[in-house]
Amino acid sequence: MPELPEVETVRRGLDPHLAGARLVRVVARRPDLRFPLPDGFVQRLTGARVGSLARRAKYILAPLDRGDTLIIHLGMTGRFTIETGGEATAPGDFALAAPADPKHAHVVFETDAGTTITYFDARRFGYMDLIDTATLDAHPRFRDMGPEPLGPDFDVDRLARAFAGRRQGAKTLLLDQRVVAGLGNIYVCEALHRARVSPLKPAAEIGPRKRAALVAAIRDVLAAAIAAGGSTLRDFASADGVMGYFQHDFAVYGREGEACPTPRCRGIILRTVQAGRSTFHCPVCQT
DNA sequence: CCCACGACCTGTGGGC
DNA sequence: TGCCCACAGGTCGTGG
Repeated sequence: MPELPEVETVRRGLDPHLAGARLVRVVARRPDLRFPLPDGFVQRLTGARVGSLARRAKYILAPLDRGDTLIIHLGMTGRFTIETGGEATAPGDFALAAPADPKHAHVVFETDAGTTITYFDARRFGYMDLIDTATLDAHPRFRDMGPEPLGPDFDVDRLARAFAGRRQGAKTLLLDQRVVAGLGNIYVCEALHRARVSPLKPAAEIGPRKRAALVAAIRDVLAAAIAAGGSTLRDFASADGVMGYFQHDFAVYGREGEACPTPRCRGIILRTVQAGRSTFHCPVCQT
């Protein structure tokens, strides 16, 4: 689920419960997620006060008052629940689309406000680490990372340099976090469609107008998704209170065989596979 | 350096 | 209904 907009939504949901709070109890119910939890994970967190949560690409950053920052990557299936004594809620409303299975509750944080925040991750592609805050940007995980797509450093010049001389298809290159940090499979398909750029087109062959359109489309698609609650799957409670979800409306993602939504375009959305992942695009208006 | 592919892990949905 | 296979939103390491 989580690409940049979903991670941002989760960050916003967690921040009111963690920023300024002290962690009074931390439980790691297993020694590893995708990677082993760092040495002394529980001890280094217990008793620490958390600062304002930030985000870099698809990572949530929780700075501690001890010089470390807790970094959290949600992988494919990472999610949180928040219990404040009453009902359990979930930041990023996609997170409770299906009930969280207690057997995948891997890390639990309790704050001095009496709030319990639990990390669930069925596939365990997510991970957490503790990194020295002062040298965070130089850490191997972040050192080579490209600009934030919604920040000032991501612009047409930057994209032109990243695309220069590259034979790789536009889509797989945009998924490279060194080019731009935070795009994932869904929103890259959506941005390419909005910019009318073929995902298969070798990056070096994309002209300046299309590059400019791509920069704008990437920003628009991500900003719109954040505004919509970051949701690919969104909870709602129907009149009888039963939780359910609906699929967010994408222009091309998941729409193989459907009519292209571009006005006056007669194309049919095609599914292909690039670098082992599904690509959806319109072969008529995306060139 | 560039690029593609398999691996990691579990759940789910579609087809038969 | 039940079973099996294909596929899933993300990286990471390897090897051509």
